Formats: sequence, C-alpha cells, structure tokens
Amino acid sequence: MQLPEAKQKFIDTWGKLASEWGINRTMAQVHALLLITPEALTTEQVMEELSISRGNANMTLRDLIGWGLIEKQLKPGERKEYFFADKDIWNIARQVAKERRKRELEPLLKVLGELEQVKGDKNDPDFKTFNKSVTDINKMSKNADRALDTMLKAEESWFWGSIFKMFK
Amino acid sequence: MQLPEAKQKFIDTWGKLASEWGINRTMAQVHALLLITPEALTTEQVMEELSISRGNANMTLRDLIGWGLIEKQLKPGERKEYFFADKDIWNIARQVAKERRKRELEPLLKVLGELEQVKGDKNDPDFKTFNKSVTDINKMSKNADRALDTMLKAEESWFWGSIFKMFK
DNA sequence: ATAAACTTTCAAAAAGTTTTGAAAGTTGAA
DNA sequence: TTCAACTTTCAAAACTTTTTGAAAGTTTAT
Repeated sequence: MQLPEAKQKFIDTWGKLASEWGINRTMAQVHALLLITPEALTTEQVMEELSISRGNANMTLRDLIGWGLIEKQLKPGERKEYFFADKDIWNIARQVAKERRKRELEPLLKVLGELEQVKGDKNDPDFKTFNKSVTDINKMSKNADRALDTMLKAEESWFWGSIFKMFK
Repeated sequence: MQLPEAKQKFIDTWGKLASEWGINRTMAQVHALLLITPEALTTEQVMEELSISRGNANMTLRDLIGWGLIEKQLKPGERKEYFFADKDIWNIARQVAKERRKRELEPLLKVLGELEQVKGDKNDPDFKTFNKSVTDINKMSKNADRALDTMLKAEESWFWGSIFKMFK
C-alpha cells in the first residue's frame, strides 16, 4: 500500500469508528486529516482534500475547536486561518473523555439523582426493581465520574499516575 | 414525581444516552424497560408499553439477545416467549465492553496494523507524521485491548480485581 | 468609504437510519 | 395434515442527521 492510499484508509477508518461512537463522521475525518498532516491547513485545503463543502468544513472545524482537538494558527501577514491538531494521542483521549463527561455524564447524574428520590411502596415489586436499578446505575455512574475526574488530573496522583503510565 | 412518570423518564434518558454512544435508541429503551420490570415480558407487552411495532420489537429483542443483555424465558405450557434482562449493572457493563471490543476494537487493530506496515521516505514530513500518528494510536489501542481483556477476566487478577472492586 | 479576502449562517436537499406492518414462515397440538 | 398461535422478514415510509451552497457578515488594506 502506498502513502496516499494509506492516508485515505486512515481517514475513512477513523471516520467510521467515530460514527459508531456517536461522533459525527466528518468531524472525525477532518481530525484524522489534520492528525496526519505536518503543517496547518486552511479551510480551503480541508474542503479540497476531503471533497466537502465550505459550510461543512467551517462548521466542523469550529466543532473540533469546541472539543479542544484542534487549534487555529494565524500566519503573520496572512488573513487566512490555518488549523492544526494536537498530535499527542493521550491528550486527545483526555480531551474527548473530558468533553463527553461534561456533555453526558453530568446530565445523566442529575436525572438519576432525581429518579432516586422517587418514593414508593417497599412491597411493590415494580417499585423495588425500579429503585434497585436506578440506585445501582447511579452508584456506578458516580464512581465512573469520580474515576474520570481523577484520571483527568492523573499525573498528580501517584496511584493513578502509575497506572496511567502503563498505557503510554 | 410518581412511579409511572419516573419509569418513563428512565426509559427516555437511557434511550437518549445510548444514541449519543452509537447504540440504537429503541434497543436501549427496551433494555431499560426490562431492567425496571421484575417479571419477564412478551413481545406483545413490550410493543404495548413502548408503543412500537411488532417488527421493531422483534428485531430489537433479537439484537439485545445478540448483545447478551437479555434472555428468553420459556414458561411451561406456553408457546409465547418471555424476555428478561440481567439486572446486575456490572454484568451489563462487561457485556457491552466485550461486544464493542469485538465489533470495533478488533477491526481497528487490524487496519492500524496494516497501516503501520506502509513504507516510506523517512525524510518526508508527510510520511513521518502519518507514521507517528498511526504508530501512537496503534500502541494505545493495543494497550486498551489488553487492559479490557484483563478487566473482562478481572476477578482472577489480584491487581485489576482490587481496582475493579472500587467501582462496585 | 470601498473593495477584496475571508468566515459564518441557515434553509433546503441529500443521505443515512430506524420503524412500520402486512405477508411469509415456523411450530406444536389436535 | 391442518390450524391457530406465534415469530420473522423486508420493502416502503417516516424520521433524523448531515451536507450543501448561496447569501450575509466581518475584517483589513488601501
């Protein structure tokens, strides 16, 4: 396999994987493109490389900035905006974990907390089953939340810090 | 909030969350329904409770069985099939992790392995960046794969087993 | 102030995904 | 074997998400 073909395959694979994880395919493709590109690219170049429209490219680049995965780069004397991706895979994983925690885990914990407050007849099997499931899920989610929080601040903790190094 | 409303909210929340993680919304809703229902339900009852069609109910129940999240129950003297969910949250998480590993991580590792083989000019910045990203992602994915494997067999390992207990 | 260079917006279109429901298939009892 | 009970299939319809591209907006140099 030659480099250009391999690049394309990488971009496609990343895009496909992302959509299986509820992340917009184009967003992942643009990210993949910037990941394997040494220099920063303009909106125009991204449009060109991936054959997508200006609107799509612009929105996607903005979203990626919102996720903290890419950054704008301004070149002196030029009006154009250039974009480049942080190439450190561990930073990327941290950033994604951080964002999803904020966007999904936090709202989930809120709802589960409310549902845990629902009162009912302790002898009603329906209530008992409902309550147990909600309580269990809530417990696990809170643990996941705490663990994520610790891991995002990982290097500080000798314990998680050393586990974390096993993954590098 | 009363129990019926709370049940509905649980089902909806679970469904919404699932779709943010690339899992079919109805599948998660049916799973949520069975999670908070003490007895096993028939296809008919699932259709009724969630106002979905027979075809959808049937396919979704089959998918859930494929994911190892629910089981069929045959009642003696009856032709109808009843379905119930494993209520142990940790089993559910394990099952989901196991399936996604098989469906996504394994194919990803295959592609990354191929892409890592691509040869090129070590002085070409394009090749260097491509190769570094692919290698780094591959390394991290392999680690994740190994870690998952260990955690899925967790209780056996004193090390991961004790970390694992912190989440229970 | 004007114009060129560039970015953003958003309604409509396209693409992708999920759901429906009627028909076909299967199974077991009589 | 036939029938009723039940399950499965799948093409078409409904729904959701993503993409397009032209128009509007912004910024900077002259």
